[in-house]
Amino acid sequence: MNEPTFLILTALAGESRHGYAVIEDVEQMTGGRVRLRAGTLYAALDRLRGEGLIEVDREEVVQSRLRRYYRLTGAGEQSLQTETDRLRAQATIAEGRLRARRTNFGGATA
Amino acid sequence: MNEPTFLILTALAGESRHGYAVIEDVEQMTGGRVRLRAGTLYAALDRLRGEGLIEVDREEVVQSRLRRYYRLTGAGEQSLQTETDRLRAQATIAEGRLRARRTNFGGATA
DNA sequence: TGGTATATGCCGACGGTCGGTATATGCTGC
DNA sequence: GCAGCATATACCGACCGTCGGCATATACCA
Repeated sequence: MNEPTFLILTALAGESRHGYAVIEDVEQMTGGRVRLRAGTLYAALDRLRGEGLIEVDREEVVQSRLRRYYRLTGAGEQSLQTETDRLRAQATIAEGRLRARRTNFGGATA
Repeated sequence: MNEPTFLILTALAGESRHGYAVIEDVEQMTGGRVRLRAGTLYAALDRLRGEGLIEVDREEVVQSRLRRYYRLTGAGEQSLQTETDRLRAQATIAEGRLRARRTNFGGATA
């Protein structure tokens, strides 16, 4: 799973959100680092819907503008959990190796 | 940074490795989940070398076969550390939201 | 002799993201 | 009044990284 996809799923894990709200939540979540492109978002939303990881929660019209809210499905929740575990496991391995490196070579500026 | 790239960098963080050894290390590291394709690996190795994140450590000939060993550069090490921190941060956010979900809806089978 | 493992490398195909554009409305500043 | 920006959805071509297959070559085992 790619980063944008993971972030979209995470955004929807918090609560039902419409597309634009996902963009904003991801931006905030990543400290401004990731601002999803509209093309990326809506393509991913369609794909995720096709995969059954998310579904349409409801539609609202606010100030004459449509808002389509999406929510995580059970499969989506499980998928996000699996992915999260993987991320953590990989981070732990990488961190361990980086730490070992510094122990062996860090102090000596070899 | 995509997953294969991250895993390659992690493999080289442990010690200098030649291409095929990277494939094996990544496979072991991910519990057999990820077996890098040769195409993916060597393309990534070239790209990473171009970006200055890795460099050729040495070349050996073992049983008439060339082995080109790669190692992480300082920039590569830093890049891996940054990426690792990001992974961990994202995992933490996702985990928090998943936990909150279960607290709110998990017990009720709503 | 054929199959697998080691080892590097090229190539076309594909999927997901990027960047731009279209459409439409409301708000703010000049 | 109108330009510019934020909101909001959606399509499109371009691009990049990965996939999957193939080529090359040697060693080992059945």
